[in-house]
Amino acid sequence: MEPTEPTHSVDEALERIRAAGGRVTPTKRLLLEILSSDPTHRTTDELAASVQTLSPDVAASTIYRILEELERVGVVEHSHAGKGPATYHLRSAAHGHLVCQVCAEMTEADPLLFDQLVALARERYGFTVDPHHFAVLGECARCRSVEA
Amino acid sequence: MEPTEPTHSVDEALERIRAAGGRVTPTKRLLLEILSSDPTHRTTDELAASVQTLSPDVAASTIYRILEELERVGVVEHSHAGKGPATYHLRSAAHGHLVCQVCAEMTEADPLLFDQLVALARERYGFTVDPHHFAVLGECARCRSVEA
DNA sequence: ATTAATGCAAAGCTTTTGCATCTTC
DNA sequence: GAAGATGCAAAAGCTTTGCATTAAT
Repeated sequence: MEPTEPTHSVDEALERIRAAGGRVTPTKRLLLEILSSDPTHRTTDELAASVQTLSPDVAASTIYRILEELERVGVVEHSHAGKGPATYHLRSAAHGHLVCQVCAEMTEADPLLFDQLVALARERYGFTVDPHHFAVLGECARCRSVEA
Repeated sequence: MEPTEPTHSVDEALERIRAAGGRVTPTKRLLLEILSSDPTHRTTDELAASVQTLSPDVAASTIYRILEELERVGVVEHSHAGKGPATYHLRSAAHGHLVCQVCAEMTEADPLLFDQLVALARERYGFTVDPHHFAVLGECARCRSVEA
């Protein structure tokens, strides 16, 4: 993962691919459109299914290879939600995940939540928080109300 | 994973196993000793190797099963470091600490750092942060200066 | 005695890789 | 044309599971 700025559009992402010596293909563009259209974290299976809706003969290995490339140039990142396969999503500005320990739902948190933490960690401890590997565990609103 | 207090000793962990209806076995005790002796995140492979040093015929599947049980009763937790296998560690190790991803050093963090995060998570997302389960990953001052 | 725990082996799933072919530049 | 990208299939890696046996309560 590179310390680059977040991506703002499909074309910008494709430009990065070019800049890194990669080539632009229809499948790469399609996958990026899909990723851009929905900020959800999705597994390679789900992404492959979406791509195959429009382009049925795309192989799963191609999805893996493209995602790996996109991660390498800083366009997407992956995380592991508990068990099961990894999930991918576009990189946005520094952010963290709120992960519910009950239902495993993962919510993208507004970077604002972490501002103070990041600032204080640096000031007081000289510690540089990695904003992309940041999971806060707890309980989501839904599970909490069900349980109560 | 349960919203319980962190474990402070092997015996306490074994007590939890009993409380949850599980049985205490030599392998469980051994694995807990190993986990307690070193706060590092370790893969099941590494843990199995350690266990097998003292008890050669323990099966890998047993390690998995014990770790699953320990996670269920709140004694350990796992995380995924990029690619590759999951890593396990005692839950008490992730308790309001700043964890350096380079040297694995852990710094005790002033609870103040988390105040805003906890408050905003609740206000904006209805998300209740588990205060006993908190690890912030990043890079400590020392490693950062070495690298620069 | 009951019932959980274990070892072993096999299965399951996710991800990676080799290679021939096709595409982008 | 050269280098990268893709599809297919096979391999590899991590984790789970079935079942007979052993051990803890």
